[in-house]
Amino acid sequence: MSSTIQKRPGGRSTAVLNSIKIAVEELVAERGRERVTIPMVAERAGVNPTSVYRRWGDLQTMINDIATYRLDPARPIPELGTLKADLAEWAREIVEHYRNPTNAALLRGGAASAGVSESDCTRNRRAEAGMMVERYGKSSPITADDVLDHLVAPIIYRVIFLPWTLDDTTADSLVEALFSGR
Amino acid sequence: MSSTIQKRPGGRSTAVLNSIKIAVEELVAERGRERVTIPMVAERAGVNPTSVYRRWGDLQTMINDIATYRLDPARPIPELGTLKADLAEWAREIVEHYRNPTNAALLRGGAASAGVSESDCTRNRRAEAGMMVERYGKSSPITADDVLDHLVAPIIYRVIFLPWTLDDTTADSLVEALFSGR
DNA sequence: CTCCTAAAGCAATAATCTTTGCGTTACCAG
DNA sequence: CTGGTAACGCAAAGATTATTGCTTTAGGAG
Repeated sequence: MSSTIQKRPGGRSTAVLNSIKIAVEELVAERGRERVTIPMVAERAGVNPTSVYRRWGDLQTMINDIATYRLDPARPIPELGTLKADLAEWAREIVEHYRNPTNAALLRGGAASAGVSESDCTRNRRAEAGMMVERYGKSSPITADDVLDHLVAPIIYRVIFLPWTLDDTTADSLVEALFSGR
Repeated sequence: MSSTIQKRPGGRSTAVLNSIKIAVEELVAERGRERVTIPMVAERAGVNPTSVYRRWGDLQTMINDIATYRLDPARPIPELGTLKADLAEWAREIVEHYRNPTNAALLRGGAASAGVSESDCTRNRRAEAGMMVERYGKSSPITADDVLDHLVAPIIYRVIFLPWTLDDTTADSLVEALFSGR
């Protein structure tokens, strides 16, 4: 039930929506989710606060809604011929995505409101992992849960708590560990 | 610079501090950190909001300060004779700690404000992991980083995003995977 | 082009949160 | 026991955020 669905996707509404998105991303990256308010977002977006309140109701809802649209759920899953290559490519994309401070800040914000039910974000990752593992059937002993525990989890843990440890070898060495046994 | 340090640790101040702690923990567990306010905490604690403002200044500071005192940093590290046994025991303690919804909620809240510098919480875990690995020297190929990536990270990832997947086999099977190669 | 109305803006109001000055309580050093 | 003062409570004032009714703008069907 995303409020980004508009009955009039024409010029104005979309322009407003976009400037709000940009404002939220900037502010969350600059100050952290906790220190962002709706009037603040509205001012930076050059929009009336009322528009924000009417569309989303509260900050929580708005940020979650906007954060969802960052990592395109419809992007193509790698298909390079082996599970290892696919996972490596996929992991590199995730790392790249979250090395962007804005995306990392949005993830941290999302963590704060997680835990009640599975978020879109987590569900998508789990689905993608499952898809890749399935594709190569039983030719590998690796399960979707292994991918979550030993590839996704270490990346996300670092994004949230130790973002400066992420570099362009992170994804590869985690995949290496996954396939060679640590 | 924790504001829980008092110049008068006698009856009243401590009583106020304790009732505030309890109120914060309850409210964060009930509603999530985002939906807790200072007047709310003060009311539940039976304390004047002014006392909270004067002591901590803002919600952010207060919650972080209080959350720090939950997982005792001075608790003994397991010492069972083998690295595997020590890690298993240690991991079980962490899982147990975070299966408590209050502790999980505080962790999620902490995630929201993480990422700028290493938090006490993360630093302590890293230090403890290092200590155990060191103890058994080079008799094992496992490093402190391996422990963080493949034991701590999966646990914390689940605590934050998939808390219902935590059970009393989680710690053991992660340790098993760590030692047997996946 | 014209009309209908979704969506934005505006402004006044209400609710909530934060700050501040001042009096009161009660630790604790002497 | 007593005095000094840290820490709390109270209440009023100030600031910020949220709500609501009404007006204006502009997308898009016909």
